[in-house]
Amino acid sequence: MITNVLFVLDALEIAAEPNRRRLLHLLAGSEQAVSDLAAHFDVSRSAVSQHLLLLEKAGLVMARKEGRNRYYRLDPQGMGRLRDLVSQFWTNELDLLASDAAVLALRRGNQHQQQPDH
Amino acid sequence: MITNVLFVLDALEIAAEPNRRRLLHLLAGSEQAVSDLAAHFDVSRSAVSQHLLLLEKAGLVMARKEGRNRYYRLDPQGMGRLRDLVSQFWTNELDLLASDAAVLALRRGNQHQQQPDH
DNA sequence: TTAATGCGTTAGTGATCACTAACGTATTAT
DNA sequence: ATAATACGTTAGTGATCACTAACGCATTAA
Repeated sequence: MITNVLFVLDALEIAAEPNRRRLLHLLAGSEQAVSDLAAHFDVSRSAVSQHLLLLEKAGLVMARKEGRNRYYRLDPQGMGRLRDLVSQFWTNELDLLASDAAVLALRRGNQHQQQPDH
Repeated sequence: MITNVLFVLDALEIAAEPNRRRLLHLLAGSEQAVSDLAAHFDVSRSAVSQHLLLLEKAGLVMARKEGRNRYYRLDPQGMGRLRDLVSQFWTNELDLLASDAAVLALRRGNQHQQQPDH
């Protein structure tokens, strides 16, 4: 029997969408039903539900059914994988380069190659 | 005169796509032309070019033209903004939850509510 | 100069996205 | 019981994505 998951989704790519980032944060506090979550957004309940379904497919959240509600919560396993992806991505190398932004903000002279202060 | 950028793209969302993550890493080392970069990928030069154009639109990379080459490099300013987005996203709260994955991996008994060890 | 080659971008595509509208189902009220 | 309400999902959409094929323009070779 073949399940629904054909290709494993990239957790970081899925999590990066702004609304879904916000959903993950909201769920970090406690499990919540779709409507509860939707109350924090401008978009419809339906849109939120679909974002949650995507997050579930990516293994980042799980759901528990109770009455007519579906309570979503974070999946620690998936969040662990996500953390690994994030830390693989944001290396020291990139961090160094990003720090240059502050430097550039100070000395407003621009358009010159990176030039080590000998 | 209206420029090309109508809506500011979300840098994190744009950066999260796997091929583009890889491009940013490759560019962390040194500036490189499109063809140089494309050599590291299975997809075509064209595909890589378009990823770069998107990254440029998101303010994460810049280009310098020389001869018939276009040398891309990271934009420190944009990378700084990206770093802020990443650190805003990956809060301690999420990190704690992700750490539970390790715990769950140890004690293999599953499917029980989070239950504080009294 | 003209032809050939190499570079990056645009044209064109099928697939997927993010969303609202419509729906099915479960609960509550009458 | 039946009607009304509340919840979440599926149907249907325009827009965007990721990609290959075709192209335009430099540069190099003849």
